[in-house]
Amino acid sequence: MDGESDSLNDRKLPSTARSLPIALIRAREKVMGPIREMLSNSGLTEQQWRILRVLDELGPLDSTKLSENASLLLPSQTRIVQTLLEKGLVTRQADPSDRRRQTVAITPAGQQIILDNLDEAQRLAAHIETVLGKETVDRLLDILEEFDRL
Amino acid sequence: MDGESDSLNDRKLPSTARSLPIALIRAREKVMGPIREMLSNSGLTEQQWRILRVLDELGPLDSTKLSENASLLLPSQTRIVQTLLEKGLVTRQADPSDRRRQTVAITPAGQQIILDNLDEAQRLAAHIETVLGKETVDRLLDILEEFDRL
DNA sequence: TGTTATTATTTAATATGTTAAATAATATTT
DNA sequence: AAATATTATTTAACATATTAAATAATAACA
Repeated sequence: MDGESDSLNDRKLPSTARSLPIALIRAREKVMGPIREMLSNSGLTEQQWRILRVLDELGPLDSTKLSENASLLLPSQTRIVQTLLEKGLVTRQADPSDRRRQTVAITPAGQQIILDNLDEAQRLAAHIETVLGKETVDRLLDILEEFDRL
Repeated sequence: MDGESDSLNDRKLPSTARSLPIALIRAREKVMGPIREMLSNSGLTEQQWRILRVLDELGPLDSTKLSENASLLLPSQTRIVQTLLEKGLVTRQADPSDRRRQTVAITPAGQQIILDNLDEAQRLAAHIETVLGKETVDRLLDILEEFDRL
């Protein structure tokens, strides 16, 4: 009857199909699916893999810098590092000059796991560039970097 | 001595700084931070908000379609819908024509919460477009949609 | 130097993510 | 129609995410 019957919907948010948070999550799922499958063969989770990769690339790091580079929150990282310690893939020791700091390093066994998955990981990255095009992927990474300005 | 001393690193993956999964996670964090802050005032998590938004936009849905649109896995969604039920923000009932299916719908109280956060959510979305530029955000959403082809 | 403030990390509590197994209803097959 | 297979959802178990509080070491300061 009156024009107010669905007034709750008059002012709308962007449709969920064009929602940035949801779109980012969906894309991430698409990328992670095959990576998780690969890692399950090594008994690793995605986050464990991320920690190993960062330590292999940057060398030993204290917990804070590790968490920044692996995009993990410290409470999560604490547990994940603990399981990596039990698996013998990383070491952890207090920094002698500031014993609050914990220095985490990858072990040779950890490096070996990276080696074991290197080919497949490269293949997966290449597949994405094949389907989407290298320019598109580069442009995407450039745009995502700009989010630091928010 | 020999050229093989660091041969473990000869074949490299893309640097973690240009890693698609990590870049997607970081961008998502940047977007979600202020949204989480907004939602905490309503006592909602990001996922609860997503379910309410999808139901408000698309109307009552069975669990599978809801999970597709909210990008949630069914086991997570089951729990989240349960808490939304307890809060009185959604209803759930078996589909009469196929009692395996559960139809979930938003309640007026749920719609009210969307209304309560509408202005702020729009403001946050606008802020992102101001900083990054509307064209950039649109291009990003276009690229992210292409991940469905993977 | 003893007290207080700050910093780095961990612990705790609750919510969600992920995979596999269980459940329950419908569809298929013989 | 009874047995079997398939489908939709939930339950279970473990891992991670998030926020707040606790811990422990260092820094700052009266």
